[in-house]
Amino acid sequence: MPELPEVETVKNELSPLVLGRKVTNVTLLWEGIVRQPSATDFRSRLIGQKITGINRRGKYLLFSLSNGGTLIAHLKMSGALIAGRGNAQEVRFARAVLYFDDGSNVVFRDPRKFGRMWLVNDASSVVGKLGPEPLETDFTTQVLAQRIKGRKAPIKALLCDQSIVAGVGNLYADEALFLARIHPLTEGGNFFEYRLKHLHSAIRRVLQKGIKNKGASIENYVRPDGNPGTAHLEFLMPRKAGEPCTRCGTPVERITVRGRGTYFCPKCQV
DNA sequence: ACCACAACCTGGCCGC
DNA sequence: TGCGGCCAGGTTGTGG
Repeated sequence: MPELPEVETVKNELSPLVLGRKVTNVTLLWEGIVRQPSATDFRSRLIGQKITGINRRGKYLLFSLSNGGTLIAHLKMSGALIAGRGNAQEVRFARAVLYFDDGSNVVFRDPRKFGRMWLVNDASSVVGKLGPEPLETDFTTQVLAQRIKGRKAPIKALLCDQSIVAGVGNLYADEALFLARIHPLTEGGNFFEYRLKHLHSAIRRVLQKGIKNKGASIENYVRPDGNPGTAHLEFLMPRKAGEPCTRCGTPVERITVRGRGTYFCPKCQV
């Protein structure tokens, strides 16, 4: 399921293919993928626009358009953007296709229909409430401390809260907590400073490692060229109860935090 | 303000 | 082999 490293990889690998390209046609095979505006307006306003920039904010992809607007895409759990040529509509689970002036296209593939797109004049109407970017230099231990201060929810839930820090999801939250040796149910606002420092650096390290490995390919995530990433092969925390902890060998446990499968080592994480 | 949980979806896995 | 039930999780909306 695409989190920050996966979306960053999509951005990086899509950039050279679509930057400067003009949209010549848009096919919506499932109109529900368009969140805003109407499907009809989405098509008519997007066709003819040139892609002038690609950015990522949290787990959102933002395509700047020549008219000043922004095309925003969120892959949610099972989405992928796949670049190609020719019979794009035959791609299994294709929900939308963007055609470009050089004969190429990008398919929004999404088996579970959770993914969404927006076409807006002001991107902040969609991404405005996101917390800081964890890999930017302004995301400091102090910023993290300030944002979780006084919070009673389990730290795992807070890490997955996009308004506290943008881009961390279920998998990388588990990885970061394991690296920082913090139990996922630890009360969020109840940290000693040195533990917060560990957590802060762990968040950045697991995300950077994820990007280096071009994302984790579990569920349906693939890169724009159709190939998987390799980050899941280097996950420190096995995503199966009873598997040995990669650090101490103790069988890892699975609990549910906020309805999400959460894996941790009962010996390493306290 | 904060917290918790259901709903949205459907392919794939598990057990019978 | 086939079938039914259930699991996966990012975000939104609702209710406490």
